[in-house]
Amino acid sequence: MTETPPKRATIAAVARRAGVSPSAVSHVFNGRPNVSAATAARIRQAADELNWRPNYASRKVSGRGGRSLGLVIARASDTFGRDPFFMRLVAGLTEPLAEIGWSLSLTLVRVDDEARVYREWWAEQRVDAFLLVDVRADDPRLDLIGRLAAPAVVLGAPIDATVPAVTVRDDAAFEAVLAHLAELGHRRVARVNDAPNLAHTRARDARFATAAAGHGIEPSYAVWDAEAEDPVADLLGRIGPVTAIIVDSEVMAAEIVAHAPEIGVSIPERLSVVAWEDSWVSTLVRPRLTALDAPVEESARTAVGLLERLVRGDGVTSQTVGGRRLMIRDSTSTAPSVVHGQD
Amino acid sequence: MTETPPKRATIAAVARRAGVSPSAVSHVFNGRPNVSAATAARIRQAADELNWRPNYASRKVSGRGGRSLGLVIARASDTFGRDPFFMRLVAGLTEPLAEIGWSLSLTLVRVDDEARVYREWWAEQRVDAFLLVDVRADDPRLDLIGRLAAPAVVLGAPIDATVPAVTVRDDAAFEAVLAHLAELGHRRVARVNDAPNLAHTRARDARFATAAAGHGIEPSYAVWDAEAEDPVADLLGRIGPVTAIIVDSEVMAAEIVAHAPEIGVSIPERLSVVAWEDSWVSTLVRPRLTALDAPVEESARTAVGLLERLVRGDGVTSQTVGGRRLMIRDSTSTAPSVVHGQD
DNA sequence: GTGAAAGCGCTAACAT
DNA sequence: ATGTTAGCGCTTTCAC
Repeated sequence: MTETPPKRATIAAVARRAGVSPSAVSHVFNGRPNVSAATAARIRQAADELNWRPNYASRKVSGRGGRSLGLVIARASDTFGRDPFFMRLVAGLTEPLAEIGWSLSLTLVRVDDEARVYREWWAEQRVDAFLLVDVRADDPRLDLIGRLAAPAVVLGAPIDATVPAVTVRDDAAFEAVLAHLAELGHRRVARVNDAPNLAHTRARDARFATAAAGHGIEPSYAVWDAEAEDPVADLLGRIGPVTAIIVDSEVMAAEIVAHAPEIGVSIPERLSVVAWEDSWVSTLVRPRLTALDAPVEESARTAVGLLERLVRGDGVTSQTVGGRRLMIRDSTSTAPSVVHGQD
Repeated sequence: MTETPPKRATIAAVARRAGVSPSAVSHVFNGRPNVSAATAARIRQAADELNWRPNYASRKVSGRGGRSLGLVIARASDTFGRDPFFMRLVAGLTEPLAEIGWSLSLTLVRVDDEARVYREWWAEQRVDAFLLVDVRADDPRLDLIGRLAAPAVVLGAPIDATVPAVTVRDDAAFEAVLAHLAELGHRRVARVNDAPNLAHTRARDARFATAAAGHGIEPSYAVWDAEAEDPVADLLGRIGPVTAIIVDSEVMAAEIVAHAPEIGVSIPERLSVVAWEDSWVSTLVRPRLTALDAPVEESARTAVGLLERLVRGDGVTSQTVGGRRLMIRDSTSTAPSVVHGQD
């Protein structure tokens, strides 16, 4: 299997072949200007012929900071697997990273292993920066990152002083959703989420309350219990006399929409459903989900931009990216008058 | 932002602190036996106090082969994003990799960039092995990998002489599906796939034909055209007088099941649908999909095992992993007698 | 059982 | 514009 001794060319070999010194080769491959065009060309050709590229590891050892982004996801593999968001994220990260010659190191961990992995990856210098997702309230990672002095950016959580963040503008979104629902006659709306400990949850709750007030809507809150025997029935049994719900993920919303009719709640006739994320899943179920699309790709690109400046030592500040778009589909309609008359 | 000069400890610092030489430290961290238990303990403690771990890059430079697996996926980000298989794969890879101290480098590329990325990652020694997925018929990567002499294993494609593969046993699965369908009275069944150029497609077609013959079922074939204005209508218009279809992915199947009734084909009354993959998507649509679950996690673990032996230079042979399980749900039922009487 | 020293492939001063 | 040289942090003979 390993018949050919996999001896890979070295910079010395390339130099020899091009009739120059190793440093000349190095200069060329690091865009330094002190090499004549002619020699540069010879060098590049020699490198091509030998199929040589600067060894990534050696490069790192000799000072030139590496190019690897660490993404450590602390989710059980099933909740990870059910969330199309991560696919969008990985896909969105991939292109801007490739543009700057970085690669992505990805892993899944249990929460109690999280800190260890961050430490190890950083100590071993496997990665040169981190992207933090699923930031929880009082997330210990913020502190950890600070102590490690590792470059990092937070994705999708409220801005924190120590670690720059990329967030999606939410306010207009709530405004749009509640305007839509108010127009349809809804007066009682619940917001349901499945991760009450995530950092953005409180902020969203607050914005929801504000926007609701502006439209004469009475807000309420409910938490999705994935452990329940029948999570949808469980939830529906707890949300009270609302005529619409805003659900924090489109997958949850899809489950609700698919299952609710089977337990006597027709959608959207009895209950309107809005999903706070959008993906191909939204149009897979019937009725198709009215959903808010988030600019995941743009967030990813912005994050990579921040990261790059961060490792270069440039000053960097948190950024927010373009708003969400409300995709009105079939899971929302006029409020049932029965309940409507209740307020 | 970078207030603390991020000077990380070196092996020398650890050695000094433990009152030994650098090589002693190295020995301890490489499990070499020539260090007394007492000194080893002191060394480990010193390392802990300094939060030191052997620098990954330096280690690689000094010969000790690295620990990074490259996964290069040549799909448009939307088809990547819609396929829960990849999430399962990544999740399944993550744990066995962590166990042997490897990390996963993941990227998405356009097909025409594929070869370049493999070459670069290998030449730069960013990765130390590759996992090949979505292997196409006459896939140029097999040849490329051979020329690079890079350790690699193929996932989910027929066994090739040069690169060891992990495949899922399929034969029993077709047998099970066709038995199920035959029992329900189906005599004409179509297999539909969306990637006719994938290496496993032909093999599956063949097995399908064999199994069908064994059950007196007339097999036919159709290709899903994602570019069509209405792919479901398009497909249904082309499949001919079949009463059941076996669809190569559960996402495609889900779309069919969701959309078919809207264009006058009720499922399963008029058409039974079997999905050749399973995931949470299968139970999201109504009717829930009868589907074949594949042991993705087991495949991933097996692949990692092969890889590890491969980089160690051990001999390695292709392996097949446990069969698929047929999850009978609601998208299959008795064949409509109208069409049934046709054969 | 422990340490000295050479070397891995590259980059970066510093000559020339 | 090009070459020389000294590291980078680690592993690994090979002495002690």
